Amino acid sequence: MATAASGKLERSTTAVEVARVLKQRILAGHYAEDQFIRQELIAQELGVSRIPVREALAQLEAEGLVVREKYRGAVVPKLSVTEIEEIYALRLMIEPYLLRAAIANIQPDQIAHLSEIVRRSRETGDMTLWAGLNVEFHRTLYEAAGKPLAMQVLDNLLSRADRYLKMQRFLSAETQEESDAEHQRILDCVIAGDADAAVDALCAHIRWNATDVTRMIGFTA
Amino acid sequence: MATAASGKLERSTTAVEVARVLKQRILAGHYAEDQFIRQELIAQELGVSRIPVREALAQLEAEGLVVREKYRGAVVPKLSVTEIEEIYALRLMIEPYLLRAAIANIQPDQIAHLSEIVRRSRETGDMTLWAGLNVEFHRTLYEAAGKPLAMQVLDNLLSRADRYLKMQRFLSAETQEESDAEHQRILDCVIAGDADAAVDALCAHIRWNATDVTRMIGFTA
DNA sequence: GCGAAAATTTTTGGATCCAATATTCAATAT
DNA sequence: ATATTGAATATTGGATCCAAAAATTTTCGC
Repeated sequence: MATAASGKLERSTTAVEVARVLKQRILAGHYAEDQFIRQELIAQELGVSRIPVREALAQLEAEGLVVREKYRGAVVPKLSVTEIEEIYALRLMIEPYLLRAAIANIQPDQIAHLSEIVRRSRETGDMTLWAGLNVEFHRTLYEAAGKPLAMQVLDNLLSRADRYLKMQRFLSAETQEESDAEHQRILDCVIAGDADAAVDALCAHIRWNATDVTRMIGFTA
Repeated sequence: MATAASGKLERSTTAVEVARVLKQRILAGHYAEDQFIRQELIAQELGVSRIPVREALAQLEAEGLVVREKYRGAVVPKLSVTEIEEIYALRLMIEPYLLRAAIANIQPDQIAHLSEIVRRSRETGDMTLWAGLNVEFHRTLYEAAGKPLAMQVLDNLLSRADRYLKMQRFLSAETQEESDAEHQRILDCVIAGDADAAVDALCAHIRWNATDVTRMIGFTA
């Protein structure tokens, strides 16, 4: 029976919780690139000791979201053009792999779920909500693939990419519409079971995204 | 001036050191799949407190080398056929990417280094030394690519694969010869600057490796 | 004797305390 | 005035101690 509904019963140690919060903050651009993340400060803010904070930072370092130097502290690494190029190059390898596997395995209820996401995505005007639906679309789609390792690798890439995407938030609303349309296109191909066309649409989607971000980087960095 | 020669002066916090040792042990198959890695035991064995051990385990979990359950402990996750399939599928995407970039950037002295590695690899009879030269070959080759992120992702994949490879240690000596020959083939293509041929040779190398391992898994798991 | 409930033991997670190192700031010499 | 050196401060890393939860053993009832 366990905890009522289902899923996983009470997870998360405080260290994991701290890591979650820190990750959110980092991806939201809360910390400047040269700013040290002070353990004591975080500990006080969250009402815990420094131990779980340190463990959280260790995790985040393994994920590449911070860099720690001995006796100096943890900082968010600088954004770099090479990194973003690598992120998108890797996405262009991994996502087609996941998409093909997903198309081979996907179930009707999952397709319905995807349609629902796209519909809501189209309707909403809220940028953060839209962003959430955006990742949910990809996550739902790829989970049908049954490739947990590739999924984990991709998750890490998307986490890193998020730091760059946040700068993109200010971009046009047509960006949003265009993205929704591409999602719809991909979904249509999935429903039709046309893997090649789906991959084409997906890659176009990613590439378009990539040029958008790199253009943005070019302005600032 | 600092510490004599050069490079980085005394790195590594004890937590990192512990992580290194644990990683070695895990990859060497020191811990059974259902066996809990007890913090206190590790701490005593290495003469440190449990704190750095915990931090090390947190890092290793982020790398996917252990799984931790709240208040239960850390275990090495089970080997799975799906994981090994994913690993090799991902390697077949990432390594060609790195190889092409490496060929575009590689310098004469790096090529010389690679030749040296292959030569030594051919000569040695020691299996562990050979394994070391094996990874050094790939590492040296890909470092020329100047793609740190892809390199990091690949490193993680190779770490995971190592757990499967160790079972392969008992395989024939002709495995070793064949592998050396393939390295030589790849190196020849690199020298000739023929990226397509190099990638073909590399993929053949990886695929051959994959079938070898999956065959092995089939026997045991 | 066997099963269930309770107590003991073990082990992890977190907090507090101490040591090691880096940073900052003041004093001093040139 | 400026650079250099040394003391004071701040901050991280590690050790010891305590609490929470799981595993194990013991005890009690039948």
